[in-house]
Amino acid sequence: MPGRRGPYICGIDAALDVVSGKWKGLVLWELHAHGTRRFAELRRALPGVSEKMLTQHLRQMEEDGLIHRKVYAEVPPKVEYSLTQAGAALNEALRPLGDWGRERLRQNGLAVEGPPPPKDPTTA
Amino acid sequence: MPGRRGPYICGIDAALDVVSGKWKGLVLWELHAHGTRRFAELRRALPGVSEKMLTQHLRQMEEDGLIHRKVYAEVPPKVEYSLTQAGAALNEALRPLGDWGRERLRQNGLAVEGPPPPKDPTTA
DNA sequence: GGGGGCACTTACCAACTGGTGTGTACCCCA
DNA sequence: TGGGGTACACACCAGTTGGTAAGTGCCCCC
Repeated sequence: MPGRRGPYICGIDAALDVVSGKWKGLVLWELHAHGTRRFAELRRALPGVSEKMLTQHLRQMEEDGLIHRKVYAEVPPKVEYSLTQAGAALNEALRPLGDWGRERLRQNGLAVEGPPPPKDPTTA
Repeated sequence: MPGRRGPYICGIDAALDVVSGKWKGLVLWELHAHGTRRFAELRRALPGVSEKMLTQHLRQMEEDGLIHRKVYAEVPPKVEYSLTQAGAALNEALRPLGDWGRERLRQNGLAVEGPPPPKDPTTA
């Protein structure tokens, strides 16, 4: 997934380049809400994601320094994903955008799909 | 360009859906920085954009209620684009993201392309 | 021994994104 | 008369994104 990877004209498109992708925002959200998640947990949390896309996005986000991937050398494979500092900062930066998006959904009479997440730190 | 247009899982992906597109962030930035721009001004401001893509993005952003399109019934065609209230709010919401992106570029030793914009309200 | 889970990988394919190139209708300037 | 500008529309094409389906190796449970 080479995508653009620059050159960029301003910070906005540098940031957008990094979060663009059908599931990246959701992965960030999930990791932010729960702290640490395993692969299968993320898959279940993202309705409709294929395993291929999830690994692809996860790998790229790792490459971009947004998430940390910890592999346990156990017999049933176990991998834990968590946000790096940069990822957490990105999530903070994404918060106003999320607010805007929710306000927009509200005004258009559209509701978010599925049940609201049980834990939602900082009302992100 | 039907894209997703929902259903969305959280505000983040609703917002990202609206700003995703190679030039949308830049258009928002340009309009934010200058207030009102004509088609050809935008084209010149976005190095490398094709006319097709610009109209396409502009149309969709208008449909999404982000920008306002004012057509003057003059003989050499004249169209002016400006941000709507929603577009301006989106831009505000995008600011922290832009900060994050610039910080990221700085840390990676990458500089933004081209000369910095002459006027830059709110250091966006 | 069958079925399921874990965390992937690979191959193939359809859809969408974005680029190029052309045409339009009218104008101004030289 | 030629060239350039304005604001597009249209057709065609390549590349990227994302989906589907299958396979992998090892485990546990019944």
